[in-house]
Amino acid sequence: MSPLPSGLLGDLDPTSDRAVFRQIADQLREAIDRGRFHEGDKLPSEADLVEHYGVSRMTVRNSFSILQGEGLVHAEHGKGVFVRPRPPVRRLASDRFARRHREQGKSAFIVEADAAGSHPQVDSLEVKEEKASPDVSARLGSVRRVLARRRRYLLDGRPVEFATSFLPLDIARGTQIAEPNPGPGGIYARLEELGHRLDHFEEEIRARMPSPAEVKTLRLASGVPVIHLIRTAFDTEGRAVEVCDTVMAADAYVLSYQLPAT
Amino acid sequence: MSPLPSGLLGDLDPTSDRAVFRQIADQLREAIDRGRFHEGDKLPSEADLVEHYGVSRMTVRNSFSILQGEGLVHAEHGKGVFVRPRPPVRRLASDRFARRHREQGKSAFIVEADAAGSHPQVDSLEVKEEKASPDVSARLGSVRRVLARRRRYLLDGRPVEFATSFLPLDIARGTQIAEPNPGPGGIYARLEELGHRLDHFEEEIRARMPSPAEVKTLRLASGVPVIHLIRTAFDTEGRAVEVCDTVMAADAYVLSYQLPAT
DNA sequence: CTTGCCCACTCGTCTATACGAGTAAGCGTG
DNA sequence: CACGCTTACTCGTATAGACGAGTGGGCAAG
Repeated sequence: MSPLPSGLLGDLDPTSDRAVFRQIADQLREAIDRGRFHEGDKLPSEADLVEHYGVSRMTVRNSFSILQGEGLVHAEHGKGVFVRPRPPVRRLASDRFARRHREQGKSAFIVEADAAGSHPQVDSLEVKEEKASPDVSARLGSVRRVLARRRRYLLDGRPVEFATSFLPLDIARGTQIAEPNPGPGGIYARLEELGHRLDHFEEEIRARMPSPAEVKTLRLASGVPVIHLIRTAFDTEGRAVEVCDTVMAADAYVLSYQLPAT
Repeated sequence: MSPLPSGLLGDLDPTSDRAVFRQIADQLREAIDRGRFHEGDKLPSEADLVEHYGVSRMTVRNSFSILQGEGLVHAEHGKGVFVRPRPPVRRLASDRFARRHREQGKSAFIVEADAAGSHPQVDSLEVKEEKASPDVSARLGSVRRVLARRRRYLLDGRPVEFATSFLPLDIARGTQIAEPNPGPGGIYARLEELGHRLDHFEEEIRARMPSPAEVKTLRLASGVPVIHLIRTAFDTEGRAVEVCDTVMAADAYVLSYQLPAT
């Protein structure tokens, strides 16, 4: 156990009102912000800090748990505590559903990720008919049962997004939309072929901490929120033809929109 | 110390791999989800749970800290641990900058909040010239110095949003935009009067955990992320005339956008 | 009745200790 | 050389105890 390089971290202020574990967290946070530790770097171990500050181990662990809650660091059992690297982000532009992007055979996700040089994957595809939740039913205009298409998206092996599309049965049943592979251009291309010419989309965006199930599905580190996006697609007759419920790892996404000044 | 109503919470499973404090957190979370505790309700005290489960106090506190991290509950010193109430949310529609909303004398925030029956406030207004950050400079097209307008928005006394507008000095200096009160219709109305007819806006949206400074400014409970929105306003000549950097309490907002299907 | 104190209950902070379990490197054996 | 064991270091879980500080109700003194 080598001693900490002096000057890396300061001393405690016993006269301060601020709790000891907060002071330690402050010093570590500042050291990270100042670049004394870089992304992926290992922080001093709990034992190092116990010795450096002369406090008990639980106090040091409390400090780490603050930084974890802020999403700044993450602990790896048996290895240490590390500065959390910022993963590459996926930019979602507001023209991502433009008709011109629907020409190729592959899904938008695959095409875009390939272009960005990452390795895309789609898994846990599930297509089934089910009862519409009250929210989905309200958005689709009081339908009772829907076709649900669930899938998870991964970039370079890391899950980044979990999405479910809901479609009214009278539109989707028996069509290629109800097949695991909806064909070139995805379900939006199929909807248009079925006569539902798309007019516009509505997107609702929230951010919140993930549920335990979402932590598992997206393998989220602690201190990483999710972006919850609910998109409704409307055809030219004003009918809602699809609701897509998407939960994204917030550290992997930047959403981008263009608004007219009207 | 009255005993816990039996049946409210279950027992521990000693054979489970799941850590005891996680099992306790699971049971509390489930009880909340099932509506056994409602928004604002007080959960059993630490002492109650220590007795009920026969574990030490730190174990119970660990359970609470999980739920706090999930934004489900919050602790009040001397009172207890409570189910966190969901505050009313503010909906931001994508037409919120339409010219027709710029007619009245009051700011969009005030008008909208009044209509919703809440009490709006704007404070910590600061207007000053300063050096542009690299990011702002890049967005505004390599300007060195900018006019910065900072303000905080509150609803019914609760801070919900902190925003800073940056404008190139050659546009804003010496105009009413540089005054604390920019006049009816806000700075967008002034920009148009100055000949910068607005064409469109670009918005970038991220979600992340707040910095300690943001926790303080927005009085955020633990387990509440922030939505970070960066908007750039472009005039009809394609010039970026304003960058607005906004940090919102994520539990107080739903963003809503309309996209054309193109 | 009012005021002020005390006390019980609550969460916040901190110490000290113990054992478990994942990781990685070194070392010895086959 | 390859394999498996040991060992040291890491974080994870849990216990038991102590004192501090905010809150609110009850009780006693004025």
